[in-house]
Amino acid sequence: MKIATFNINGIKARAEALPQWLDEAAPDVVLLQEIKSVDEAFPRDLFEDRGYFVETHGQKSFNGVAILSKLPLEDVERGLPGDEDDDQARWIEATVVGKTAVRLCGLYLPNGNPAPGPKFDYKLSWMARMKDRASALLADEMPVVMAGDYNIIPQAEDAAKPEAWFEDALFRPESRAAFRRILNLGYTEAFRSREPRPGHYSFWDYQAGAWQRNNGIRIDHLLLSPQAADLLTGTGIDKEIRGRDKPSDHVPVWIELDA
DNA sequence: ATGGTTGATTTTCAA
Repeated sequence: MKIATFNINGIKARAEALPQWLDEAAPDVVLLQEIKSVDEAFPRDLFEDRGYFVETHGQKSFNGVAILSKLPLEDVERGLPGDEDDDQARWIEATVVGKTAVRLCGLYLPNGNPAPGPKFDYKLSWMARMKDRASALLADEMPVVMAGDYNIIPQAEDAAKPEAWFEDALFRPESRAAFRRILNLGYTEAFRSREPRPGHYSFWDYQAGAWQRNNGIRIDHLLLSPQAADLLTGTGIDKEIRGRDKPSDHVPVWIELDA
C-alpha cells in the first residue's frame, strides 16, 4: 500500500498538476493539506473519476485537509480533539482496510510564525493536543500512519541553510522538542528511518529562487506506530514535480507499507 | 540586505 502526503497549496490552483502526479505515481492513499476550499467546492469528480474515494475537512480560504483512497474509507473523524474553540480545519482521520486495517491521520500542523507570539503559542498547544491523540491511538496496537505538513524541521540536516531558520517557528527548540515528545511515544519518522543522509527536502519557498538554488527544508513527514513501522518497505520524495509549471511549494513524500 | 512569490480574497493576510 503506497501512502503519500502532499501539501498542495490550494486545490483550485493545482487542478492540473495534482491529477497528473496521481496518474504517474499511482498512490493508493493520499493525505492532502492546504486544500484552501470548503467541502462543497472541492472538485471530487477529478478524483472519483480516477477511482479514489474522497473525504474532506475544509474551510474557507485557508487550511483544509482531505484523504483520497482507492480503498473505502471507514470511521472518518474530522478535527483534532481537545479544544472545542479551535475551528481551524487541520486534522482528519479514517481507516482503510487492505491486507490489514490501517488508521490514517492527515494533518496540517500550524506554522507558528511569528515566534514568539500568539501564533507560536497556538502551534505548541496544538502539538500538545496532537500528542494526546497520538498516545490514545497507540492503545489500539494497530498500524497508524500520521502524515502531513508538520511545519517542523526535525534536525539541522533537514535544511539547506539551517542558520537561516534558528529563530523560526519551524526550527525553534520548543517546536522540535514538541515533535520529539510525539516521536518518543513510540512513533517512527518513516523517511529518516530509511534515509540517513542529509540533503533531502520537501519544501522550497516560491521566493528568492529557492528551488533553483536548492534552498529547501524537509517539513512533510509520515510518523508510524510500531505496528506500522514493522510493515514499512520503502519511502521517497517526488521532488522533480517542484520544477514543473504551476507547482505547489511542497512536493509529495510517500511510503510503501506491506499492508 | 529585511528583498523575493504564490494563493485566496481582496486592497491584505498567510505562508
